[in-house]
Amino acid sequence: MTVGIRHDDLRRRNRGMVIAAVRRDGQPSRTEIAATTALSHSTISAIAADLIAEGVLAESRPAEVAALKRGRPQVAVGLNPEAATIVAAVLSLNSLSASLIDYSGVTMREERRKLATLDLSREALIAETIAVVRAVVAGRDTRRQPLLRIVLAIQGITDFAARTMLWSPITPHGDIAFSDILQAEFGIPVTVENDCNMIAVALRWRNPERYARDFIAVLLSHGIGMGMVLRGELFTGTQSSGGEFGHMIHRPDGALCRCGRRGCIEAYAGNYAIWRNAHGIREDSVVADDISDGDIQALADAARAGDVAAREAFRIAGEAIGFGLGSLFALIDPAPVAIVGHGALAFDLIEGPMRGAIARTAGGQHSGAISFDTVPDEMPLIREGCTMRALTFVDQEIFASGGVGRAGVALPPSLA
Amino acid sequence: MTVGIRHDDLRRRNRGMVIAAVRRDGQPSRTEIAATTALSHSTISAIAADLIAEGVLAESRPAEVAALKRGRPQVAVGLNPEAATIVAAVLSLNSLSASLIDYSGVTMREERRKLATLDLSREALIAETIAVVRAVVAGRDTRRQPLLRIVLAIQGITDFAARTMLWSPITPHGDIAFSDILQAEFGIPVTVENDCNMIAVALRWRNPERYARDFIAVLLSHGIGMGMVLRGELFTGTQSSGGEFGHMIHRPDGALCRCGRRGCIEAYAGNYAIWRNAHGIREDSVVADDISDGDIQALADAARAGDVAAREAFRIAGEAIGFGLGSLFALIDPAPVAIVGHGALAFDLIEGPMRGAIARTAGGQHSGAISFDTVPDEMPLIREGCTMRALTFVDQEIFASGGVGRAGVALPPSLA
DNA sequence: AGGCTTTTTTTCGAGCCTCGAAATAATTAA
DNA sequence: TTAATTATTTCGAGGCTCGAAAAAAAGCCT
Repeated sequence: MTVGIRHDDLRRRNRGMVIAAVRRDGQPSRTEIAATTALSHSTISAIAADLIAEGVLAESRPAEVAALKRGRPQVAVGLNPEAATIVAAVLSLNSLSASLIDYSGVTMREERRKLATLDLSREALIAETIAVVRAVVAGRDTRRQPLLRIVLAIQGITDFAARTMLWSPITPHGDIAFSDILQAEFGIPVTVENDCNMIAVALRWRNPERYARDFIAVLLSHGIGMGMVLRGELFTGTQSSGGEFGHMIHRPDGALCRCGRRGCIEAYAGNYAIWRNAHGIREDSVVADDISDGDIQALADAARAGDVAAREAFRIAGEAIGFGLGSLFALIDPAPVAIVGHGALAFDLIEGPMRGAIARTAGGQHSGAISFDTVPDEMPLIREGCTMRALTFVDQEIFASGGVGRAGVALPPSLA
Repeated sequence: MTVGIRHDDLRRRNRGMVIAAVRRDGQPSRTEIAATTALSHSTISAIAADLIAEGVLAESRPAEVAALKRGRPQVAVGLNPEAATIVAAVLSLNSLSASLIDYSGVTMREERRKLATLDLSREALIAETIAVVRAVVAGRDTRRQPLLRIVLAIQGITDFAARTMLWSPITPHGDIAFSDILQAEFGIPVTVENDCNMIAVALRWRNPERYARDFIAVLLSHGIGMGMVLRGELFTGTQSSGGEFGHMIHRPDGALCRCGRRGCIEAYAGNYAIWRNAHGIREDSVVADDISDGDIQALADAARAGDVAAREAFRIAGEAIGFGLGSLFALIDPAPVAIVGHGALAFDLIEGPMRGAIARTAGGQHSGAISFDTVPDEMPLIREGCTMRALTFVDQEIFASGGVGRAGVALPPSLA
């Protein structure tokens, strides 16, 4: 069943730990790495020497602000930007973008395109995706900075192996094996990730203090998404990307949801639901798919100006989210929550009813203590999450194994 | 942050792996252990020799049915029953029991007591618990079979460290630090675990095929409990024993729950709720705490005989559980479910409405494929779960480290 | 300026651990 | 009785981490 630890695993893991420490801390000295990993100085010295010889890390003696301390100054090691490149691509409603990122995490080039995703054929959507990646990787020096990984974030559901987009609201076509398609095209490993999961990943890199072992990111947009980190690990479903918070049931057999079922949280708190309620449209009618962020912004302004119907629509949305979080908290205990996406701009209208609902649930015993953070613009987070996802893959799955490559030469992707 | 792997960890982990393989497989040969752990024969040989010398394992050459194969016969190794003992104790409504178990998992002695837990003072409850453990460990040969671990299962909520019973329906007293109390009394490590979590642990040992990486155990009794295994690990809350499925919200601001809040699943599917609905009592009235399993049995019989109100009460219960599972499945994807406890005897009345509700949720896309199992008597499961919890602790936290003890002498508990 | 102190990093030998190959052990088949 | 077969142990090689000592690279002090 569970597999024993072999002798060579040990080195691999400790190399991975060193790389992770450098990526986290930026420019740590060997001594600092030894402290954070609890490995001995000798071991760190040996591993660091190997990694530098392989071109993964590089010494950077920028003297810094120059520590005015007594003894031999620490010499900082950092990630060698030229060790690799990765592509972080994001496919969302009517928009497709890709970024080429170097190994240290710096964006080298970026491509963004508007396209009518809902109207595109399956083939056209795939072709556009390939094209935008091709555009961003074109013309770089393939010898010195090999492309080692592509991560594509999508709105919607992926399979557990992160290889196939099972379903997405941005296109009528499902079961698109982006992973295999891009892999065939570019010859390197590719994963397809849920956008909310990438948001969670990014939040942790941005603010590891607040978003540490357990937290939740809720994306309020046309639909409702969620990314969760529990026990320090991204929590996904057992067979899919999971975390379909928006489709937990708020009111059994209640309002009609975009997914065709009834009573989902999204059917009360998604943009279209808020619009439907604010305009007094029946709960069981289908609403056009093109309620824009601007429409919601206008509704929020109306609500703030005293429009009763609009105010009530946001109240209903807040309550739905609150009861949903309360049910979730009953299972996993309360955790910090980030409200991400355009909906965060109406958080002032939502927060009260939401906290009120949470307080009426089992998870709400300390509802006053649950802290919410808002990040209105989700796209940078999604890009960052993809970037870190791809880079840590390279760190752990390629460079941690190391060994085979000559000095300065990255491993062929086939080893990944 | 994350800590590097040292050289000695390696041995400890591989020893743990060998012990685990023996506990799982019963009487494997060294060759079989090598196969399941993917370690080399030499390594297994060395580790097995150590463990046998330490008295943890023992060769058992019972010839068995004697394999009629050609070469040298395999020699089976098994757990040495005399390596240790543990106590598995269960505190539930009006009942307290403790079992003394040897290292191979065989029950040596058992004590069961009836007591009116709701009426006992905090001190009396603690005293009774200590007494029942003392009774069961009394008079054994402490030299040869050291007592290394006590696990106490309770109905209710514990803290994350499994040291304190935070709240329980069986007593008005909360925040009882059973762990510290028993530890002070018996001088060995003690944990306090939620009963439903122990049920989940036990199910996995009983049927590892069906209850493998991901599954759910729902306890239907006076209240509604849940134990969940995700990714092969018991899933608990981040700060408590978690999994308070019964207090997810079924209908916002709905029926009055025993917890004082409104609309919890339990307020529709707990014994008291079924009784309340069957008797046409208002949803917001408090029901006596002493609805017995017999009362529910009688209601179930009435429902089967055509009593409309009773039938409707079970329908409501099934629907509440179904929507709850559906919401849960939206987050984690469907998984096998075991319905445990007396309520399983009315599963025929519950199943239809429950499946109907699940089918109307996002998790229900394949609701027909979700399989349910029923186990009416939960007590044996809880005992088994505690037992395995305690034994695997001894396996991994005490014997896997090994080393210090002389041959045949178990380690002192202080090392735990 | 030159020696001294302090701190960081590298070097070196010791001690474990796992592995593969070879040796040994315990049976059955012929 | 011998050969064949399978299981287990033994043995030497190769890796890895560790602690201690050495080397390196400063600042401090007279």
